Amino acid sequence: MSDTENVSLLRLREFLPYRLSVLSNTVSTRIAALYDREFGLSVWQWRVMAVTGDKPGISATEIGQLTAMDKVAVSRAVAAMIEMGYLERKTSETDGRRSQLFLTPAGLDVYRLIVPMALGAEQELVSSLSEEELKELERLMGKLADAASPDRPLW
Amino acid sequence: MSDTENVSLLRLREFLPYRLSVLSNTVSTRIAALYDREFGLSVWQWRVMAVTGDKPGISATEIGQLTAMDKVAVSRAVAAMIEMGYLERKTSETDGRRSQLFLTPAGLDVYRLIVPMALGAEQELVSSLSEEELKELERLMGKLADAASPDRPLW
DNA sequence: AACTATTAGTTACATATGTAACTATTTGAC
DNA sequence: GTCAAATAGTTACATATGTAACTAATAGTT
Repeated sequence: MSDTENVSLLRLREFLPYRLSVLSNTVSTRIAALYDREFGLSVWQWRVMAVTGDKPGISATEIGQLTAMDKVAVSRAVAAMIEMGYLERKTSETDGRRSQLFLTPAGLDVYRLIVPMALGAEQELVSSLSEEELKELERLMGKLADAASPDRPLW
Repeated sequence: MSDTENVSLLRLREFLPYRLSVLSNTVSTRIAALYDREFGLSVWQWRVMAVTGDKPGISATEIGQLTAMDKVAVSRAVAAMIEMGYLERKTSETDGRRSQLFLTPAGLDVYRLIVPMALGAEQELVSSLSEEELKELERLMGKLADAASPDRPLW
């Protein structure tokens, strides 16, 4: 019997939640470094910019739904971006609670630069995969996402 | 021309880094809820337990390498787990800087319960995938991880 | 119209995390 | 052996994040 035997109960590096977490962090960290370096934006701020550029006049609540951010995170990102001069807020005329958010001209400038940069980084990232592999990866991630969905029976 | 047209520059929900992040968070949050509810462990503490159970006498630095945690995070997780009575620290006899970490009997009890629970949760998660799909997912994640590796040419 | 419940968003507080500075020990050059 | 550099780990401080409480406005009920 070897004195170096090692019958692991679980190997962390093969544990899917761990692998997912490390991969996601690696990818996020590298891309976030780009946003931050070029425009001083955090990941949350980038998300807000992405959806506001896509849907001008969107409300904070809607941003939360589209970006998987909670309302406090949205509120903070929006406040910071207004401060930076990238976002403008108007209060809805039909509902005084609701805000309508727009990119300012300066924000639009950043948007038009950051989107190609983000897509380019994504492209670089997936360039190691074939078209079919990418499709398959996305399909499998979708299945996992369904399986992990919070409104499923608990484990 | 439709007034509902929407020619997006980028759809966040189809942006791979975003999808990865959301998926990873969903999975982590659900599994972390189990560790926390049953044993009061955070994700970081669970990682430390997993590798210490696997390699008794491991040092904090080695834990960091095996768990993708930085040394401060390891230090904090270890301190908390000693406090909880799950970990024991001895100073290496050959190197006074190095600590050697071991699960206490109580920690070992938790380890023997938490590992099957973690594997069960993982199993539940991937049960929607076939054997081949899982293998393929892992292979593709590996390729992505290589592509995103920090010691690659910058984008 | 008055009252309650709901919704949108912000603020406050507690906790978590990252970065840098620090202590203790060891290693290597001389 | 002495000293500078490197290494293991901790501590301190600043910032980020999550939860709950809060304010303001609207909607629904009577």
